[in-house]
Amino acid sequence: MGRAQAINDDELLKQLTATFREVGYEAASLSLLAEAAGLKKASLYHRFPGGKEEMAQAVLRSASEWLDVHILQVLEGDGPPEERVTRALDTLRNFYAGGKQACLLNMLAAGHITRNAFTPMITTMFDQLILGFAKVARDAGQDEAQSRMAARRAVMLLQGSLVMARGTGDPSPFDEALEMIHSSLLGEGA
Amino acid sequence: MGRAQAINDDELLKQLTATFREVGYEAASLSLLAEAAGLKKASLYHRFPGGKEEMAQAVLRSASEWLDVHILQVLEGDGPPEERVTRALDTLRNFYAGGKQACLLNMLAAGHITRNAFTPMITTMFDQLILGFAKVARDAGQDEAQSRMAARRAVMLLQGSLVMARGTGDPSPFDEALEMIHSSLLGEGA
DNA sequence: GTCTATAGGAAGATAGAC
DNA sequence: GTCTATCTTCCTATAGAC
Repeated sequence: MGRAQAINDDELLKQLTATFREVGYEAASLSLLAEAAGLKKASLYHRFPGGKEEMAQAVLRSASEWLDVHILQVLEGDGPPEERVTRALDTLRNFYAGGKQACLLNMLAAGHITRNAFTPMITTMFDQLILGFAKVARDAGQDEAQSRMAARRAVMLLQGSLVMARGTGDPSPFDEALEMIHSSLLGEGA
Repeated sequence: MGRAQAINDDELLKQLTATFREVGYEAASLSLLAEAAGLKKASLYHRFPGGKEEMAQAVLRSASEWLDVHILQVLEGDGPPEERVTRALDTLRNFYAGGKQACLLNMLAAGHITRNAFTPMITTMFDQLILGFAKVARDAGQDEAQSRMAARRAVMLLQGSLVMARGTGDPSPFDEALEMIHSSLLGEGA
């Protein structure tokens, strides 16, 4: 083997993720990505021969794993539903920095390459999150139809509040959304 | 004066808007915009000396006028609240092609130039839409706090459902969102 | 007002030394 | 595995003819 890695895979993915989330797929130039990673462009190509698209795919895959471990397993666990919801939403609040950071799924769904390349994984992640929310809503006593609806509404509120937060520069819609999601999933007045 | 306009201002703005909505600000290259307009790049610069950013600003301004005429004036009109909501949501359904077309505000809020350039107008448009929704919710009998909350939730659902629709390629979340917004604004079970 | 032509630079991507 | 150097393509933007 040659020289040692200047940055390990986990840390590298973390920096690439941050860049994609900040500026979106198109604006994330290789120069920008390389700078974030502390590497030169050619080194990035060594790690990801497929270029930017492969980087985005890897970032998406790691985000999917994060979702599974930190959100889905919590939502579908076996504690009291209220506790599971609270824990998952707290994790999301932290992950999105209280509304100050955008969602990767939205930022990768813009552009021209997108329409075909990222749709399958994005779809899967949305579907899984909906299933997780629906599970905890059912466990909280809501019927099948109500749970399904509350879960889909929760994802809409999450994404919509992040769009508002980013568009206006005011993160407060995100906190409001988390409250609405909490009530909606637990069947309190919605 | 020289040669006649090959495309009038309204039609030109319409085509530029469509391109920005389809691919977002960064991916909307001058070549793509020129092709959509049926003009050469140099001709676009003649109409918009400030280049792409000025085009986006003009597109945003025209969208703001459209919002005022077709949505705000309907929401704040003086017919029965239920009728106003139905009319406004039908117009939105048509405008977003049932969830198949993205929202300009979201597509322009990505990228690197954005953060400073478009935020003021985007913020204004979100605020106005919220005020319009809140007005009709109040007229439907909800109190001030409920109306304000329902209005903000409506915008979140609108944006979030469009993000889901675009990310997954399935427009159905948008129709669900319109139904939720209808109920929420009129104070039916939410 | 639109066009052709082109400048000047940044983009994605590769070759090959170390 | 990382680097410097380079290639090609596409980008934004301008000059100037008609």
